[in-house]
Amino acid sequence: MDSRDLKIFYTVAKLQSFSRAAAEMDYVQSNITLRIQKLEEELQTKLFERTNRGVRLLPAGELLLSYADNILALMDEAVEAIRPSAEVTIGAPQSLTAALLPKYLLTMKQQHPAISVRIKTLPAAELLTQLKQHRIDLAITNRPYQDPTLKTVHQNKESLYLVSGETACIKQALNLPAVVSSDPECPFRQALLLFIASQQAEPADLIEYDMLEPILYCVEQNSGITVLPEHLVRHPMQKHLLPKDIGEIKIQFVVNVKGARKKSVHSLLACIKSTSNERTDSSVLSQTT
DNA sequence: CGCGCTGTACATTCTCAGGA
DNA sequence: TCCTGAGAATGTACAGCGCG
Repeated sequence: MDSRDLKIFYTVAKLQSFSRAAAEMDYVQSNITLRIQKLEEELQTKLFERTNRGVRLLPAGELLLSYADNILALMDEAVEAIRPSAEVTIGAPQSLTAALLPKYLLTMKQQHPAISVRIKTLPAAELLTQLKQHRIDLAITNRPYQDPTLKTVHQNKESLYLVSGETACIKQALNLPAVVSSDPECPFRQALLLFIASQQAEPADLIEYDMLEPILYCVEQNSGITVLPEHLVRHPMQKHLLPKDIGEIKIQFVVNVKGARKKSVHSLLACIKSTSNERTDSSVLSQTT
């Protein structure tokens, strides 16, 4: 059994399919079949039950998976310790990627030039799945989750503001169209729609964009209102306080418990903590140190 | 003799095509 | 969706050769 066999086994076990594992690892499916067969031959036991809808782990497979989890995490740790450069993949929903990540990335690059950071934009649900499968190293999310294999290592409170153009008065601003992300999970969109509903006001219109920049432009041109975190509010925008239950979101930085040993992830987290001007949950942090 | 380059045989790993 | 067989690509080991 070599490390590649173990990776193939691990990927098949996680995705419960030879085909999906092949796609994931850039192999053809028959090669995955062959490698698993060889592994089963070597271990003198079947690891998977083959069905016409994929595969299921057998007890021997479950046992091997627990070892594979530890071995692969250790291998990552070893590579990480020896390589002069490292790569960290951060996953975040589109809205958080656009609105929050840029403020961290510059500091990361300055403080850790040897660490190359990859950003994956993913829907919230997919984010945690990919984190569990070790396809990303760090997830940034505002959604609560319940999964013992994942761990919040840092959290921020981000203050949100209702933002208009030069219109100084909220009442006037509420007559303008709501300009929001087209992503229904976007916390800024949700906050704006909640606020409008709480004011029992009907927005003149709802304008949706896939990207942040057109939203900022619309607001600057006084063609609409939106909700933004404070650091994105720029001249000549006017910011208006929102009620606390709407105007504050909790951003969580989540890692896979098994991947939490990666040194580069810790370096980046330290950098994020130093960049952000937020509260740190020490009880959570103590789990990682 | 030691070293480095080249050619060859064999093993391993992979893809493709077709079938259950 | 998985399995199998054929064949291609790639890697590895080793022998042969020339050179200093």
